[in-house]
Amino acid sequence: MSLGSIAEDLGLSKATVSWVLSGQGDSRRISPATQKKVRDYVREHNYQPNMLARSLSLGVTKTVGLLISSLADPFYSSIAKSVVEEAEKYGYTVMISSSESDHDREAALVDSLNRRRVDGFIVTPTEGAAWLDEYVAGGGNLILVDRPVPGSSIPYVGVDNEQSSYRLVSHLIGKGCRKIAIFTTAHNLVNMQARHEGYLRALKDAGIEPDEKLIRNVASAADQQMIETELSALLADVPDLDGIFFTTHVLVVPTYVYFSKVDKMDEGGNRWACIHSLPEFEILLPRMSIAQMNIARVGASAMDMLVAQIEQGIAPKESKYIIECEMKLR
Amino acid sequence: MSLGSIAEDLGLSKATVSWVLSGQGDSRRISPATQKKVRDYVREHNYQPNMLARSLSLGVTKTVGLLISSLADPFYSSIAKSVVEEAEKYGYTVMISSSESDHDREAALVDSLNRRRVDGFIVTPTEGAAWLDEYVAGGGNLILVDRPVPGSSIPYVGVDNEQSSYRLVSHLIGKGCRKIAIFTTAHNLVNMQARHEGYLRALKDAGIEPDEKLIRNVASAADQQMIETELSALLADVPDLDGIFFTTHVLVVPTYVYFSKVDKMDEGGNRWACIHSLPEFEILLPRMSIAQMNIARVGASAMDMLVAQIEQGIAPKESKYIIECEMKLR
DNA sequence: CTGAAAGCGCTTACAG
DNA sequence: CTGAAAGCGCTTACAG
Repeated sequence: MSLGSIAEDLGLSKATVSWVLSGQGDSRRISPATQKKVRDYVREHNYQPNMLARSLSLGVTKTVGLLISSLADPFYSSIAKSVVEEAEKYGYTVMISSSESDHDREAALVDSLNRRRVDGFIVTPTEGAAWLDEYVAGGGNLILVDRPVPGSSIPYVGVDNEQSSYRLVSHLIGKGCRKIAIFTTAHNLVNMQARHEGYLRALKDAGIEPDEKLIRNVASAADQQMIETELSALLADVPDLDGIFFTTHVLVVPTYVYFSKVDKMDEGGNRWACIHSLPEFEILLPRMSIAQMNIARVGASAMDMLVAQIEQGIAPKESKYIIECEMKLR
Repeated sequence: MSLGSIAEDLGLSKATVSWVLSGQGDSRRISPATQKKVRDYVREHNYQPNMLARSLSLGVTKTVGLLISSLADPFYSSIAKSVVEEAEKYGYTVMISSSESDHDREAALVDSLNRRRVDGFIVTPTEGAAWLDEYVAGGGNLILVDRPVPGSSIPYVGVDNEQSSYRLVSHLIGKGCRKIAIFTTAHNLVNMQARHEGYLRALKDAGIEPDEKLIRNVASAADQQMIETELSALLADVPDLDGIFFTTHVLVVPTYVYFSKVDKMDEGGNRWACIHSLPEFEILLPRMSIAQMNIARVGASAMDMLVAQIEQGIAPKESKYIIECEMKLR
């Protein structure tokens, strides 16, 4: 079924049907009777207009591409969820795809989405992807999420990594902790750097000398063996360790398991603090302090900014939009 | 940039350019020189053909809609991941959306995808969604995943729920367990029913009388309080409990926490068995037996079936395609 | 070996 | 109050 066939069945022109359906019936002064006829027909036959034709004609698809690093990772799929929800409010459809941290894949996905003429992109960048600056230079609409691209001025939405870390570590200090380890992974990522800086600033403000022995980095958060080795070295080097700041939630459960094993767990994680969390933490570690990222707001804000850019050509004044973490200090 | 502008720049007709780009240059006997000219131009200018126009003309979008129940749930997003990967092999793009278990939302998403003229759907159905049978009756291409719709003959891909449960429970029995509880949630879902049946069959084959006191169902897997109440009743009613079969991985961590608290944990989950698992189980419960769902194969098979249906009009002979779980009996 | 033309299903300036 | 016509960017039967 098409506009044409409807027009034919109803003895009208395609134009008339189109005006009615696009809500311009009144302003075009089409008779109420005709309008009703069209609307009834459409409802009865459950006509679904062909958006391909519509978009081709309009030059706009009301579609945005979302590129995340990983689909199976709840962190990214939660971002996707919030982006989709916000997009709906504006009548946009989101085409979700994941690069799985593969550059070639990412490039192919971008091309594919461009061929489908998306109106813009939201991207959690895979290291310094080259196409980003090019795309923006070519007039493309693009918002970065989670990670900024250092040195680029592409609009970006993220969380206050440095400040949240500062507050968590300060909170531990307030509890009397003096030998607080920082346990981190992927240490060279820009977000991890910011968290490390927050840790150092909190120590400094409390007049505590940073200690190299308390700084622990593992290459992979998935390698339990490697984590246990690192932790056992930590316990050996710092027998009077009295707190841990985790730069990411993924390191917590492995540490929990090891500390339980060697009988070093404190009461419910009372002297632990962590950026972000998982549902099970409330059960396993009810006393751990947490800076909970507001993923929903991050995604929604990114979408807001993108729509503003697409529809009003507004590049945000501030190219960085930082959303505060929700602090659960306990 | 468009076919037209390329043709103009090159002094050719749109037709010639189109033939070359669609790989029919040789069969149309277009001179190698002309073909090279076109290809060089396209490469140099990074021309991305407008798929909207192409699809409109061809009547086919090479696009499928994926409807999952929840985007933030790793189980469903893993299905999405595998569907996307398989789709790529066929040159299809997947439009992912999630109903968040909301019927109205689902209906709206289906309409939206239909307006974008997807060639077919893969769906993890939200209870008995009414549009499914209608859509198929109207000639639509549709594959169900994870859950069948009882009483319908729509093609479906899932796992061997009954058989896996049977094998897990039999394994516990083989270890000497006689008082094995089944701990379940959403008990009326068709998949949960199948798992319950597997449990009963294993008992029966071993000559063990089923005991109502061992059958435990909670309304919500997210409610720790409710779970602990149920478990404490279980321990009170069956003091000589010697095994647990979990119909789903989501109940395991809450149980772990409670059993640790009341000091009832056995060695690494040696007398526990569970359908599906999470990465942390290898750490928390290294001795628990697991029937691991092969989500990647489920997603890939669904996509295979859908493509066969779209491109060859083949409805699979068997409307149910069951993928075996990988058994980790230990 | 290549091109002119019709068609896919919409939208919208133009005309009456 | 309504319609005829051009255009969006492709594909492909038809023609030469």
